[in-house]
Amino acid sequence: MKHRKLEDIRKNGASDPKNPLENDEIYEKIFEVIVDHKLLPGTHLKEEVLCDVYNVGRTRIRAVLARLASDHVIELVANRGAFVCNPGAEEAREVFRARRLIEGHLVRRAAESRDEKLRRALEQHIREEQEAHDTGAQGVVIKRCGNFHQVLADQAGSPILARFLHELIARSSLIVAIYEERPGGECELEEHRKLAELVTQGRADEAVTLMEAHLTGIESRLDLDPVKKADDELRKALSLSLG
Amino acid sequence: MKHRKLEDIRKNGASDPKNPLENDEIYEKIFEVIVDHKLLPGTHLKEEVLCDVYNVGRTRIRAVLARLASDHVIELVANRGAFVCNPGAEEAREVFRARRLIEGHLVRRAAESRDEKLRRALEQHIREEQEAHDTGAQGVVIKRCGNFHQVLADQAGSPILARFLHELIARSSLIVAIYEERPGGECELEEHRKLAELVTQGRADEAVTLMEAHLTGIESRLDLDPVKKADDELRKALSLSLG
DNA sequence: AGAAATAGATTTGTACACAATTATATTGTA
DNA sequence: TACAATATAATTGTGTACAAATCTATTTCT
Repeated sequence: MKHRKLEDIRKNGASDPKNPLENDEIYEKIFEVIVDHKLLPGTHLKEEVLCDVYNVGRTRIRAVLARLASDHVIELVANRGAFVCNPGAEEAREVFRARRLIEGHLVRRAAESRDEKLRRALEQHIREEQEAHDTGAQGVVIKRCGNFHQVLADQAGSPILARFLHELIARSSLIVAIYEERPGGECELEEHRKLAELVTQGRADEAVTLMEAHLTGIESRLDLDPVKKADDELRKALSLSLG
Repeated sequence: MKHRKLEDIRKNGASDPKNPLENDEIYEKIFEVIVDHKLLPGTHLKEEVLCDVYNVGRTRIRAVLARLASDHVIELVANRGAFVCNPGAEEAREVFRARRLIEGHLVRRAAESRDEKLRRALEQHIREEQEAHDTGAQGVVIKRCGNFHQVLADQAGSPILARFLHELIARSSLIVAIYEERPGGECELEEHRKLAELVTQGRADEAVTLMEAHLTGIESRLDLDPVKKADDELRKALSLSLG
């Protein structure tokens, strides 16, 4: 993953001066850039730079930043501005604990609903995930995998919890990008497929168990021990300066 | 409960022109007015009126309104402005379902932590609740009772879930104010006391069970059947026009 | 040299003006 | 009167100017 300067994000989302973007689109673009970890945690999101990139005034950028802050993907500091969040290990653990709780509940509801629309949505998603995997584009695979959980949640008939989860998934993406020790993208596809199967078959208890294990598995592939983490970074930095 | 016009809210929160309020204070004041159901659901919160009341420009009012919208106590409609939310029966049920899930989890964590600070916070709160009850001020009692859940949540060591719950509690207050069939303020104090006791004694399972029953009890005292609700309102309106 | 003070540049905070949109009142017509 | 079209008013949406705060570079003092 190559980090870029805020100015370079232009390449992603620069807008035609004649056709200014909607607030929602600006929000989505910045959201993606942050959640995909294209900016280092702590990066200062200067308002004027964002104004240039998206060809809008500061008023609208500020509204977008406020929304991103309510998602906890950026932090708003008084008189200093907006910064990409840098979630700590403890926070990371709580995010996954909260996800186990909420997704456990949602997956049970989904499994017990036996809804036809749900079945089709899951099948469609798994197909797309498989396609992305076959194509081999690493970035797309990760994005699709992250999406599975949201698709499932949106079909569980609990919009409030699904919205809470949306925030948690965004924060998870940041966390995984920061703390990932070894990539585990391969096995996720298989687990998602199995999860979808259990849900569509209405095997609620098994689905809940697998979901919790799945999330715990993702968490366990992270390097959340602060001491070890610091060591690893030092090691990496030194080997980099040698090469 | 006497509903007031938006203009009259001045009495609550009008500010000295010399000492303008902070954004947070404005947020808190409007939040309270809405959650305490001093404005009918659907009331249009006009920006200019709020500017007059709090002696600030529209920019700051808009930031506050955006925040209230993210709490789902007001709704922001494009080009039409901000309106007090009018949660439907289905939404009300989901709020309580989510609360059972999250508060069940939090109360277990609290009970298992056996923290001294937690014990003191709960004792302090119960004392205050009792005092409010003895004084007899109905409004204060309701406010204190609503606070119990937040105090407990804040002590459970899960700030993310505690924040989710904060939104749910706010929405619950609005819901209770709208749908309350018969006031159940009396028994709440006793249940809170028992809940605090179970938590401080570390009896987690019992605490979780009681919490879920407590929340279900509150929900069951609401009139969430849409047909029945409509009937009741008609009945009330007619009897009013007779007297 | 190192710390403290200062001046200038940068960046955020807020009010306000004007544009765009929506709501309300008026008029015209059958 | 009822309804449609139009004009007017009220309200929200957005850019921008200026104030306030923060950061950075330079100078000054010990």
